[in-house]
Amino acid sequence: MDRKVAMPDSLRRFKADIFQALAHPTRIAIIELLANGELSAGELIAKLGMEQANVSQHLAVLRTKQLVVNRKAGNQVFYAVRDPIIIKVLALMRRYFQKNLKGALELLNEIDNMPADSGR
Amino acid sequence: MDRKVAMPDSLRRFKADIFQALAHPTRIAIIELLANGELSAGELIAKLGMEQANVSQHLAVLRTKQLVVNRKAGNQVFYAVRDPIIIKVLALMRRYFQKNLKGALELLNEIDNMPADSGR
DNA sequence: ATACTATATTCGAAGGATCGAATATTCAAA
DNA sequence: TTTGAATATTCGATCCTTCGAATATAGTAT
Repeated sequence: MDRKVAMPDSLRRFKADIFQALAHPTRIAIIELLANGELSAGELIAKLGMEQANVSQHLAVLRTKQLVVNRKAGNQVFYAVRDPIIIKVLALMRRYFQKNLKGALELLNEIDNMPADSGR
Repeated sequence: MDRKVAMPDSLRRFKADIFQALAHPTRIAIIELLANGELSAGELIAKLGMEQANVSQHLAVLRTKQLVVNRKAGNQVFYAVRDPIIIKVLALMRRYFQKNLKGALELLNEIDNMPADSGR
């Protein structure tokens, strides 16, 4: 009785770390952009339409957590998703979103516009 | 050229939010404990061996992001995972961990013991 | 009503994440 | 070897998260 949970904490910390790496809209966008093959940092920056430094920082996070690998080619650095399982995870999340679309949208609105009552 | 990424940002924010909810070892432990069916908050607290308030706070996060549902029964509150897809996501993560065990352990060690220079 | 058990919420401190600005590095081309 | 392009890193401000302690709420039993 009171048998503690089985998996060692280090493993859970590992998983949490991966989720943490995915827990930002920009980093999700990066992974999704890389789902069809590698892209250079510059291409990512262009497609995301964000600050160079900021994208580079997010790439650093993904690199550190080893979700992406990079390959230097002359002036440029090409990024790719390291393991397709991560893409499968995102695909599952897409299904989750579709299934729970209704509640999800409500959730988004609550989070987004926090004014008491605007339109509608 | 320079065609921005397709998915609206709100969807990516939604996904990021879910990952954020999973981005903590305790919350992963909770979901894994709930994988086989509902448990009361008290049972979760006992199995986790953590502060009552802390577990309750983590449950609040999971509730807010709608990853779990709860059912009141007299004195107690029973929690359950709302959509089995989330359990599948964790299962995929388990596979990911097994596949990348080697690098994962190194990563854990690096993060854990950050001594300036022991071996080498 | 009072007391007890189960759970949730609030608070404040400490640490972690994110951003743009500025700067550094690296490679290639002139 | 200077210049320029592509990418990375550092810095500091601001915000978000997490924790335990304390407190609140809700249900049950006396």
